[in-house]
Amino acid sequence: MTKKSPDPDHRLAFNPRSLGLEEFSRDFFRLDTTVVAREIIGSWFARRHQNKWYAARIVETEAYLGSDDAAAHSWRGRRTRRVEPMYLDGGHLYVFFVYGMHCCANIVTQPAGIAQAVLLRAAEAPEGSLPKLLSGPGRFCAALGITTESSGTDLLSNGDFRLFRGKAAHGKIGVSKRIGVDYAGEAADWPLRFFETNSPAVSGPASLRGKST
DNA sequence: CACATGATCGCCT
DNA sequence: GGCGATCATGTGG
Repeated sequence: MTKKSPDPDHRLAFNPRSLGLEEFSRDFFRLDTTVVAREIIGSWFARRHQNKWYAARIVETEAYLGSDDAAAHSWRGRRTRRVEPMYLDGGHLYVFFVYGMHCCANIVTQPAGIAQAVLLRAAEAPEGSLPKLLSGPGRFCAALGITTESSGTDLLSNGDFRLFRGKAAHGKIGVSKRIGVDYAGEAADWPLRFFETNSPAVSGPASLRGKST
């Protein structure tokens, strides 16, 4: 049994389709994982629940590079029931449960069979000014009511989860090592975390907000 | 900011 | 049995 599905926070009620935003193509999610991680900064992650839409604007992501990445669940080709959705085609959802109380959501990248993904770490509410609501992967899932029962869902089959391209300019994008993977040897220092430098919703210590490109 | 701790449980060895 | 892609809270610098 997985966790029961809570309602999304009502303050996230929003339908990106009303803005005429476009969805990403399947091929986009098959691109290099670091490219996808960077490109989806500023995009809208949307979810339908009980016939209402909720959405948040992504401002922080991390790339997980599969079998060669000691920080990835699919390191060394590990293939268990939990990780299995990582092996799906790009554009699927991979959600896992950690620390006995939190869920983390990823978007799978690369063609089927290559288990890489982008962790969604932080986002902003449609109306803004709710800095902590979506700051951190656990809170992101909690606010949107995302649980492991949605792991394996396809974002590109007109379902309840979708990703829309952002319209406005993203601003500067910062880069740093990933958070919470210090056990991963040299992979722990790889610069695979991307974030919108001027967003108040970005998680993690200020010490990781220095560099930008 | 850095560091420490507790909560809480599915997953893997 | 141990630990984690976390968070909230508390301490100290």
